[in-house]
Amino acid sequence: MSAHTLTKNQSLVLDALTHAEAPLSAYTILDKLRDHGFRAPLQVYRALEKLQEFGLVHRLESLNAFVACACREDHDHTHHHHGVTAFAICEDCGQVTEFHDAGMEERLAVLVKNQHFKTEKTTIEIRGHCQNCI
Amino acid sequence: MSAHTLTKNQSLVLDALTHAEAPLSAYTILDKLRDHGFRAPLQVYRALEKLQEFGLVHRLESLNAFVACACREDHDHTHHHHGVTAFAICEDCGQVTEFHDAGMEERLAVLVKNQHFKTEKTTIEIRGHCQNCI
DNA sequence: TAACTGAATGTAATGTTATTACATCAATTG
DNA sequence: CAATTGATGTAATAACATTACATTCAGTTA
Repeated sequence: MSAHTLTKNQSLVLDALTHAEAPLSAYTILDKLRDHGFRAPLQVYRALEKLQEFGLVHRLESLNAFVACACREDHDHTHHHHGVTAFAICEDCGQVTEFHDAGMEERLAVLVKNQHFKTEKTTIEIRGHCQNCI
Repeated sequence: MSAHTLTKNQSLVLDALTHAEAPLSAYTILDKLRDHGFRAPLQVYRALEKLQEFGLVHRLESLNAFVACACREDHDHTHHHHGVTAFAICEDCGQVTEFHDAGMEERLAVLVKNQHFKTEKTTIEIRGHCQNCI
């Protein structure tokens, strides 16, 4: 667990995501940050890349969008290395719930081991309707 | 389990995917089918949409690419309604292994139920290295 | 301090993936 | 036949992401 000093651009992007109520696309982030001097997509993508490395941001593959990692109420920029992260994505309100489950993780680990597969990254995304939108 | 009569375009797209060794992007499919009269992306996307409905094709969200469903050695165009499908994707050779596991499925079902979430579609994709490429 | 180094940044151009809009055609059915 | 429905064709555009190259900045070292 090492703390990171974020650059200006990284901080701006992380803030945008942290204050958002739903996942943001890279281009949406870009628009939000134009007033802060952002001009080009690459500024966003570069920041996002680092933030993902640090474990502070997740990419939602099924949405082409990004969210701030949920598990850091402390708001320091600690690099926490959690295992598999799963997401429940509400298709109505856009809300995303992040969750972790050791049992599921273990189950997946066994399955890939049986195939002699070496996991680098696992994506689990559940699309549907959240409690409020049912 | 109802059999589908595929249209010409749907058959062409499915064939392209079935004979491919790795996932294909929509535009790669388009290129492969130009000789068969395909001219525009929409011809591919429309066919893919139907084939996904029929359960004959899967979209890999983390690749923006498509694969033929593995579980139909019979090669009829039967609509099989399986539960959750997971994919192991080799980042070296591109090979994709499709698998199903009731235990994992059950585990996920419990987790979302605890959140009072109603699942529409579940994406599980494991990126890594396959047996041959380790 | 000056020169070097590596990381971060700025900018433009381009590549890749997906959708919208609109016209046409063919089969079915009331 | 008229109306409906589903599939198709085509063009244009939108949305997402990367490459290439020049520049700046902070920290280190000669």
